[in-house]
Amino acid sequence: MTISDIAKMAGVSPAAVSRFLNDGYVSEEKRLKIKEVIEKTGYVPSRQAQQLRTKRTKLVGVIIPKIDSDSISRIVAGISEQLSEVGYQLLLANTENDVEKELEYLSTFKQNFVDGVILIATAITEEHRQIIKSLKIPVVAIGQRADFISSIYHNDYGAAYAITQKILEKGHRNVAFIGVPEWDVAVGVNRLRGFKNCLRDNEMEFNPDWVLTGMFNMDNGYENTRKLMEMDRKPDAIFCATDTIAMGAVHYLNEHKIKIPEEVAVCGIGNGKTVKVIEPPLTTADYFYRASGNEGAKMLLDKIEDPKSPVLATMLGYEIIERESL
Amino acid sequence: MTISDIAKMAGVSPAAVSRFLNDGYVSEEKRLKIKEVIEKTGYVPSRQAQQLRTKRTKLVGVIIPKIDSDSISRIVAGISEQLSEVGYQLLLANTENDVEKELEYLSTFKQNFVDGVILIATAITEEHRQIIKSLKIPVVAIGQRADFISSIYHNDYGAAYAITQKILEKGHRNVAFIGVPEWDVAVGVNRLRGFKNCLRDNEMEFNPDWVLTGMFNMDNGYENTRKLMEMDRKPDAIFCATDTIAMGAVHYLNEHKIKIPEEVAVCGIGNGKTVKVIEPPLTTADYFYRASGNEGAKMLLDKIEDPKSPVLATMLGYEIIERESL
DNA sequence: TTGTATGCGTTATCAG
DNA sequence: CTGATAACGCATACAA
Repeated sequence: MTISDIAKMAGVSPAAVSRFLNDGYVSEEKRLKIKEVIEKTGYVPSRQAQQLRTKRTKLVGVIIPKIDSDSISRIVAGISEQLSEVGYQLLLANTENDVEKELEYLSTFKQNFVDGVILIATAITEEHRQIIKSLKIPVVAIGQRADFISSIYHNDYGAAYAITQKILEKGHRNVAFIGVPEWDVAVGVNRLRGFKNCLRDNEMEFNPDWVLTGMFNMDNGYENTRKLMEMDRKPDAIFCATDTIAMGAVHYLNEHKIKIPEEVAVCGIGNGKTVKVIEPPLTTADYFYRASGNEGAKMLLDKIEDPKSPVLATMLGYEIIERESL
Repeated sequence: MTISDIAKMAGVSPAAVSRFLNDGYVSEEKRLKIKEVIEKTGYVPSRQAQQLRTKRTKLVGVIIPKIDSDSISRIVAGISEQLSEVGYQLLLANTENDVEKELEYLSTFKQNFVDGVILIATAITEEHRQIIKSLKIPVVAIGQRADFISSIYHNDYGAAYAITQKILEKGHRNVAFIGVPEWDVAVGVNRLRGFKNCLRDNEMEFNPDWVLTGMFNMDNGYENTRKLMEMDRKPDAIFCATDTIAMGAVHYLNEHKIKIPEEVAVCGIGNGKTVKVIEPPLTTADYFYRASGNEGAKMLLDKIEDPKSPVLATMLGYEIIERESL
């Protein structure tokens, strides 16, 4: 069933049908006839042919570091929501935290095979910059700030600062930090900076031995908490850079019957949906991930509409969620 | 940069280049020349044009009920792993538990816009059957058994039976069940049946008041546990049909200082990655979700290769994971 | 407002 | 083994 078949059946030219489907520049009379035939036959245009002609796929590639993450699934939900409203679909590429794969997928998308890319990256390196520059389609980053492409990111510094402030207000004086490596600027650098600066502004001691790093998983929290608890001088509060890490910390402390928050307080960032049901429920910061997905998608859509629209960098706020772990 | 450009530069016909790219039926001499030009130019064929010609998109649609689920993300990871190995890509459609949307997406995929569909459904209704029958592309179901399409599902009955047996072995005599509605055959019917039959086989009392249902979320576990604990006669163990539900149950019990498992034991199914870090760690059944994604993808790929290969129904096993909640 | 003709970039056919 | 050439299904410039 092609456009010509429909045209024949409706007694018009293929061009008329095409116009009917697109700009709608057809006389009322023919419009009715065409509409009728299309409805009767259930005709639906070939997307492939359209793509070949228009060079548009109505597909957006979304590159994510892992799929089994609370924050990422919320971002993706936000993107999906926004895209489906305007008939776009979403192609998911899971890199499993592998930078090579990330670059690879970015290249795959090079062949204007998708109309745009949303990159939920853990780092944006020089290599990323190179590849992205070579792409002919717009790219938007979520979660990390970038200067050469539009990005939507979170107030990592502010949230970390605010949480640290809360910790101090509760009377804790020996605060440790479990984070991630510095190649992740948002989490590894900015959150740590918020932590440090808050300590400094409160004229508190900053103990470098109490800053530990690892990966984005519970093991990191578990293992580094163990290290902290085995030190001669132990902290009385642990600020974890992500909720997942905090889950690991809480796990260790519970396992070793160390009372939270009496002996050691724990905080995270992200407000994942499981952190409110653990014992004790975790104090954390909500990041409005769904909204960042929404915004990111809108940004990309704008960029697709008008490729030379200016580069934007939007920062989203946060909200401190106080629970019993602090 | 088109295939003709390459042909011109290599001094051969476009057909030769096409053959080089596909079946490789080219003389050694030209092969070298073509290869050189392609490498030099970084040429990559237009996927759209290929699709128009071959009617194949190398895309697989994956319909999921929700994205922020541990089990589903593991299944998707398994699918993704398998597909990317053979150059296929995956199009994710999130239905957010909306049957209408599920049907809608199924229809979207009708226009051979993807080469196949993997349906991770919570229910397969008559309506599903209708639409799927009308599709010209293969469909594979994961998580639910279906007779008219290939499916890969879990031993829900067996796992539920085995867990119930464990509960009884631990000396619990008053076992409640928190599940989901019956329209989900795998979870709502089979797991409940495993539970019931195990009680019967052990000549234990089955109390219908202790069988409650709700949705696939923590609230279900929380609220129904509350109901159970407010009854005159309370159970001393709760078997939750999913880990997520169990998380809610544990949350309620902890909140009300009801000791697990001394006063009330709790079990789930699924072995989500968070259930081992809650307090106490949850006894559950592992379902090899990643493997089911793997298998499902393989099945679909086979079906795409040979559309008239027989309908398969594969059941995957389970493994009981004993932790402190029982 | 309408229809005709052309081309998008491939792959498949078929004669050489 | 090779190269013209004809589709694939659509959108658009252009002529009417």
